[in-house]
Amino acid sequence: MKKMKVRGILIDINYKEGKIFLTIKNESGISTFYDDYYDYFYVEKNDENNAIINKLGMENVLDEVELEGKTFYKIKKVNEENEFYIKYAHNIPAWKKYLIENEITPMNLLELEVENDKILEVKDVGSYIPKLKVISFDIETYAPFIIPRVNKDPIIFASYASRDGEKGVITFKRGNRDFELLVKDEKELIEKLCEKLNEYEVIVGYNSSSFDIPYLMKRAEKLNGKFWLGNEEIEIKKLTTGKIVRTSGIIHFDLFYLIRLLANAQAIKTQRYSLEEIYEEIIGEKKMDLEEEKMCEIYDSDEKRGIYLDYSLSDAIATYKIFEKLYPLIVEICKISKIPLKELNNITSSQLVESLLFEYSYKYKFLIPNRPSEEELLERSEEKVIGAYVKIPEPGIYEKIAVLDFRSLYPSIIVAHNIDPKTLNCGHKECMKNVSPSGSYFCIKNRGIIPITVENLLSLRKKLKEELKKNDDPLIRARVAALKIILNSFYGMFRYVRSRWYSKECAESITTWGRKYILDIAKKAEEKGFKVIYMDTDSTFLTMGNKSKEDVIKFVEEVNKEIPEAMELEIENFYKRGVFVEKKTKEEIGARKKYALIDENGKIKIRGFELVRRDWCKFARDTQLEVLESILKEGSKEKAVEIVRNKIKQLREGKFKKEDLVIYTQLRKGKYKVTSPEFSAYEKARKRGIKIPIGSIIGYVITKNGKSISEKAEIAQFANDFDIEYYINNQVLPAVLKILGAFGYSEEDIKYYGKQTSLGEWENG
DNA sequence: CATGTCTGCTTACC
DNA sequence: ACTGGTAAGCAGACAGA
Repeated sequence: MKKMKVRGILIDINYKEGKIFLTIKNESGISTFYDDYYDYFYVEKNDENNAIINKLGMENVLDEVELEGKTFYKIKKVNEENEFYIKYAHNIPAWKKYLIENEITPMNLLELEVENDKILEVKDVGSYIPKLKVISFDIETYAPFIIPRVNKDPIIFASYASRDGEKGVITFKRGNRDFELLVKDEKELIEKLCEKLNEYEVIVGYNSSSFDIPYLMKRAEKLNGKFWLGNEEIEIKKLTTGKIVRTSGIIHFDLFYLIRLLANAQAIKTQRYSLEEIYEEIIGEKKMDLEEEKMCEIYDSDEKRGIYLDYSLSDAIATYKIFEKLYPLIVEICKISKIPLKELNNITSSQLVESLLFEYSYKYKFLIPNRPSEEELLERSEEKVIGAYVKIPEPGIYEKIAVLDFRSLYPSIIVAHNIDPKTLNCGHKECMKNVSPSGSYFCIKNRGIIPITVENLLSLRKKLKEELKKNDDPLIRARVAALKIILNSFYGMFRYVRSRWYSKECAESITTWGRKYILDIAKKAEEKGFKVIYMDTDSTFLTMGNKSKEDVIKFVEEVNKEIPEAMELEIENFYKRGVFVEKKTKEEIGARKKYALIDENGKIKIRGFELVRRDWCKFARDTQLEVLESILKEGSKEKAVEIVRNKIKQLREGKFKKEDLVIYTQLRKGKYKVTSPEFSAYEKARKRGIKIPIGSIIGYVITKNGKSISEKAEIAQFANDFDIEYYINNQVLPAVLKILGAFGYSEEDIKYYGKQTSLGEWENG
């Protein structure tokens, strides 16, 4: 038995019956060491609990701790059954406690002192970007009905790609590509893929938890073959939002979930989460695409099969490239919130925040509140909190606009006013002046754990942002991005009904203070002679008239002197022109959350318009974009009208691609009170024997077949004709009418245009 | 049986 | 396992005539 030191990156951590397992990676590969560690919970030291402990035996008491002025016993968790009425920290994963108590961080470099496999000492020696052996993979199926049927449609290709240049497509039908790996049949294909994947430390897929891995497993089972990853059974957990695949001995990472988190946090914006769109958004180039309907046909053709192989490989490569680009961000998320890589497979922003608050609570000796009971959940779900202020804009076109923004408004309010369930209405007389417009006041003597945490993160982010100005380092950029995502989720902790830190009063105080601060800006700006045209939550749009940029800068500086230290008003940008439109439903009332701006460099920013929505067809969205661009850039209404005229002509002449007419809508439920086009299209597909999972995004088009729009709706793949009138009157025209209207163009005229068009009269004139 | 209004539903903004 | 409030707007359902 010799003691030795081991250094390596902590890539995984697990707990099982009194033991913690740390998975470490270094030059000699991956190894796992264990530490004796008992999961525990806290109970308050009082007579009732003393009696229970006496019965249980003192050996179950691991420690005594002081938290928030009370004494707690730390009780060894042997099983879930015990008599304690109130327990704390009992449903926090043991591995998380271990990480926090030993001050070690996933993805950091650790120094272990071990004896055999047993850990004697563990030390975190700092930040490190681990280079892991990563391979991406993807499968293709032969699915004549587009949506694969697992008991019928075979897997025809399995592709993979890795950093070391390893790439290939496993197939049992030749495609004459040098990267193809020929096997005998599907069963061998699956096994070959396993061999390949298991050579690596991390396997990355895109939607692989919900599709590729379950499909591979079921096909393997059907063919009496084997699909294996790592060293234990693959565990599939079904959630409402998709499936989670858990492996051990090898890390499976599904990029899809991270993408969803980033999309929720507004870090990426795409219409759909398809690999193609995500690749374009993140990598900035187009990815090879194949028409779904022709895939079987291409596969069946000996000459064309190679193209399908190219496509299959391009999927694996795209997945790999996205992973590599996001890798610094992934690592930072793991580090900041102390979550091992595999846990990101099922992550939400509230979990990131919770994880951070666990750590800070431990550090600052705060008791971690428990999760709510079912009753509390019910009570909480009844409570409503009034949110942010949104100003109704005057429709029209504006010149010289300045947009001001509060930097991290809600987090900075939390810090400025020390908002926390534990500081709420503290009883101190001198704290009563720190009162919110909703009537709650917050302690000014003792800091709450949430303000402490938020303040730390805010100042860290500020520091990193300054560093970033000097040195544009991707790692720092990733940290800034990760911190932004986390900071924006803190406010949600107060009103998320399942939150441990739920507080209606805190949430209410934040939003009422937020409204007060933003309305104060409006008042001050008007006093200074600016005109406030629009506001939403933390942003203010001013028209400058004959005022200069310096005047705006001066105004912002003055404001910043008056508001609390932690808060800051910033200039988001100056715009030379902007468009606000009427609501479609009510004449002359401006629509909120809908605007288009062009800055001094010609860069366009568009929010809320149909063109950013996936439930409008691309044809109408493109038309709207062109119209907005021409108005913002050239200010020419004649040209804008000409664009619409031409687009309608194109529709009539059949000059469009089918995919430009597809409308995407998510089917969120299996049962509806009303028939919608997407549900009707889904039903028709189901009658054809196509299974579309609930939660899918349905792509449908409107055909000539039927009376109502729902009757005419058909899943894109099965549609052969298109109701052009629908696309003119319900898509293209509604998307541009209000914009041209804002430009002073008479709406009747344009509508008349539309009608004339529908009679087919003005192609000639 | 047209017409206006309400309802159910999805998506976007912050 | 889901930050949630503010808002727009479509298509279908319904109502009073």
